[in-house]
Amino acid sequence: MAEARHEWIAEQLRGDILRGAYPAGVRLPAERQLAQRLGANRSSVREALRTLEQSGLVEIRHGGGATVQPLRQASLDVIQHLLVLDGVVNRPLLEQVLEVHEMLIVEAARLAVEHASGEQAKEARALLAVAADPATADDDYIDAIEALLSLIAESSGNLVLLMARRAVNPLFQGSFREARKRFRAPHEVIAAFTEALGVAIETRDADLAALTVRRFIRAGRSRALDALEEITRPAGDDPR
Amino acid sequence: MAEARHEWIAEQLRGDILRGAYPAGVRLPAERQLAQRLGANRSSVREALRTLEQSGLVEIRHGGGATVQPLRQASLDVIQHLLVLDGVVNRPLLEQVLEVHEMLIVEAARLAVEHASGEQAKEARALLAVAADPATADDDYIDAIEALLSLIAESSGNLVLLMARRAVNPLFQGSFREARKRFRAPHEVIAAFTEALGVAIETRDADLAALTVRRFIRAGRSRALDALEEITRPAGDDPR
DNA sequence: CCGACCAAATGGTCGGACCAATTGGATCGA
DNA sequence: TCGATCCAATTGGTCCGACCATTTGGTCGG
Repeated sequence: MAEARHEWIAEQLRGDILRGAYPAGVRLPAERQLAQRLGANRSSVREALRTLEQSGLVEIRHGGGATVQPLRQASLDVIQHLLVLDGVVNRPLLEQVLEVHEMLIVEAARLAVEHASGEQAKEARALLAVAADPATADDDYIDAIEALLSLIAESSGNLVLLMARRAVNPLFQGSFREARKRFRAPHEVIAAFTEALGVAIETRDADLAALTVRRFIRAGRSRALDALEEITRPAGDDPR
Repeated sequence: MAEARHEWIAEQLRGDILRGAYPAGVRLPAERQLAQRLGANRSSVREALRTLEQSGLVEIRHGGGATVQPLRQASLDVIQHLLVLDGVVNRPLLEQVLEVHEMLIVEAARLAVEHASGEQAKEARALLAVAADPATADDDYIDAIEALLSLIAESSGNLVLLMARRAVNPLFQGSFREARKRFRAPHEVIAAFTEALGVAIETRDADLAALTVRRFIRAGRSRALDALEEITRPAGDDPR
């Protein structure tokens, strides 16, 4: 077991909560009881609870217990755990995540073309060139697109937007790497995208940038979702 | 001191980090050392560090120390601490927060008019009526607007959006309540807003809803910022 | 110069003790 | 009967000291 005791405990409890074993409003068992039940020391349990508290899943009151909080007021970082529960992907939730990600990255693009430095514009053009090249390997293509989106968020000059995107972007958080390998759009789509975005950067046309990014992101979404569906199918397809 | 030891410690360390005393990349002092320096037990320090780790401010490695992480990859909940550091409001950051909040609530409005239930539409109309009434007290007006925005986020049917808004909305998190008391827009503006939004809900016109909310939010932003500026002026103005 | 090795530093866990706030039932009075 | 008061059990908060596990950095031998 590479993970620490307190991490494991936090995972167990988080899983129980997200799975519905402890609905919002109920009190978790006492620390001493949890410690005994999980075969760990109370200190470890406490550290785990501190983690859950910080992510907004529970509220701990001195003397009272640890009360499970409604999911809506939890921290965004719990969605990555909620996204893949018991090994199955929560597709509706994933769609919501992608929806939010789209609005953030689209607005980021708008801000980016207005605020981007020459350096950033140059880097963007380089990434666009890589993405547009049909000779680029799939993995490199994905990396280029990902880097481009990160660059856009970065260039927006809005730290909050950057942090929000990070919190909401499931692609960074593993387990979706496989699905992304089938992300690649047809040449025409990519060409149209890179061309238009290049123009938008050149002319600092915020609306064009936003529209272009929105189209591209949206087009890739269904493809990504379908790919994910395929991959997460419970065994049988992939011979290994 | 109403707050627990570990909370106080977390505050101190968080403050030190955000203040730049421990730049990204450097190692925090050892737990034992922090404990001695802060006059606390190591267990309390560890709980505090666990909190900071969960919020992405530090990375803790067994055997290695606790390393400060770059701010960009911290959790969104740190912005509320970054927003008011040493009692002064970070205005550029606040503007970024409001910018992100705007994009979220505007898109939420778009989704809301499409997905809202009859119940939710009815509640929205009731809140609009309260907001539109010139006889409504300032406090009640603010509450109505706030409730309306929450309702919009809720009605979007997107949990991620709801959580993101919560994380990004500084208005919920105290210390801005004062500024909000001077939020109220002129009657004409409010009337135009409530009227248009009512129509948008009635006709389920997503574009109109988005446009209307955007205008209203944006109009209120500068007013709120100015009010905040006044209030946070270091003493002298407000006789008490 | 490089790799193996070792000792110090540092985080992780444990057990137990005691303090502090909350809770819920028992008790008492109106 | 209803309400407030009080008290004991429950439960979280802090502390102490010990030991384990991992990393780090320097030392030694080749």
